[in-house]
Amino acid sequence: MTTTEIALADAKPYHHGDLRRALLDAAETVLERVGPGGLSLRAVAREAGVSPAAPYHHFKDKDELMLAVGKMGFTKLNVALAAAATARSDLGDRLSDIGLAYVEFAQEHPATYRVMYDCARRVDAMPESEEHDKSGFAMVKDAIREAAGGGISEVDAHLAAIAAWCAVHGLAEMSGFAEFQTLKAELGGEKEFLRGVLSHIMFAKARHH
Amino acid sequence: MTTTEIALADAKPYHHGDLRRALLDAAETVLERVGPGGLSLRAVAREAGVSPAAPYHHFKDKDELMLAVGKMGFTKLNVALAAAATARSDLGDRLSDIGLAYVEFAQEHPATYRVMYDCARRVDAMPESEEHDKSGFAMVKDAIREAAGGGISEVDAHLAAIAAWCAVHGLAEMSGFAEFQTLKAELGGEKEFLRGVLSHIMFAKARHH
DNA sequence: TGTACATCAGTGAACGCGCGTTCACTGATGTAC
DNA sequence: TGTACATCAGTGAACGCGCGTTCACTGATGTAC
Repeated sequence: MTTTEIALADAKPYHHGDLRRALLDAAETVLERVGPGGLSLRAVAREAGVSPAAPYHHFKDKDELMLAVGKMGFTKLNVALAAAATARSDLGDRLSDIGLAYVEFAQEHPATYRVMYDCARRVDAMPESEEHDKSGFAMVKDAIREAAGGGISEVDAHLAAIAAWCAVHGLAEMSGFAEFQTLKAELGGEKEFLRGVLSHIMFAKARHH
Repeated sequence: MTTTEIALADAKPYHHGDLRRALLDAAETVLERVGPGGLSLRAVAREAGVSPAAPYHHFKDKDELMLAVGKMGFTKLNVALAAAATARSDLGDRLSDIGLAYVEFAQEHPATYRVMYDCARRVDAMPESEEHDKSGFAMVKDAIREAAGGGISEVDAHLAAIAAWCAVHGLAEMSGFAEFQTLKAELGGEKEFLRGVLSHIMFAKARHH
């Protein structure tokens, strides 16, 4: 048995291996359990099975951990969006799929989603966020330009993309509201409801040329 | 000098008079100072110039205070929307004005706005919120139906109103993002930017019949 | 291949803090007679 | 109009708690020779 094998067999080696990653995962778990705002560094360490001082070897302070959680969230979101964007070739379908994937991501990780936007609000502290953000945002903007077939100004394409982004963000945050329950039942389910609202969001114009 | 006059003249009478109201006002002040999530009952009492135990004569616990703050916020928002809705008679203008008033309210009270939606998310705890909500929401829905001139189904009108609501909510939360700074400058100001995005939100279709 | 040692990544005890809430209290108010 | 007293709306001290962060420490790792 090599020391590595011992380390793997042992329930708790002294050194963790990849605590930084483990802490981020733990943070997401705790976050979804206690909600945004309820997250504490100590709870994250506890969840990761580590002493309360351990995280300080990987993050300057709690704030830096939160920022990292937000950044990781945006990365994951972008992966999900990119996957949705390549599934169907029709332009309208593509936009609708992106919107749906966006909302579903937010529904599956509601607390993380809130933290992501709390981070995004303090942009100066999230230098790389633009990079991730843009790939999703630019996707929509390009599609809008494509749909308009050159008949739209740069500013208007930008504004339309922002409007669409805002609408999808709003839907992501409000889709759980109890007021929509009866309408959802009427339409036959959550997904049908989401597609229905998405079809009224501006970029849906692209679908009907 | 009557006792009332003495009470008014005295810097700090033993009884406050309308502490409940004062606590709600104080909560809003503190909220905007420390951000949502940072608000404590003790800070509210401090702001109101009262002992930490005093609020318990008016609210069961911190949660009940927060709920009351959220409810008050929705009431104020609705007053602002109603005012905006009566300023101009043209349908498109009216919808645009409502949207602008909504966003400006959120910009002026960002922390309160977050708390409002945190409350709204737990509808069961906010029985009357619907009442307030609807008046604003119904305003938009009616206008959409009016704009379509009967050529829209009840479900579609509902979905379109939800889409518009989501978009305005999203704009309210994201309008402060640094990414939009250059576009704002390009368009000549904050208000022009907001009107620009609003013009791409679905209900703007109503404007161009 | 073996050993000395610097560096790294953990531990766990301790700190001071502000929090929500409770408690016995007290001063002011208003009502019954 | 005056007085006794129940009720109301405050006080301030105290509680136990979990938090973020620091500290001196120690066990494990990896590198130079």
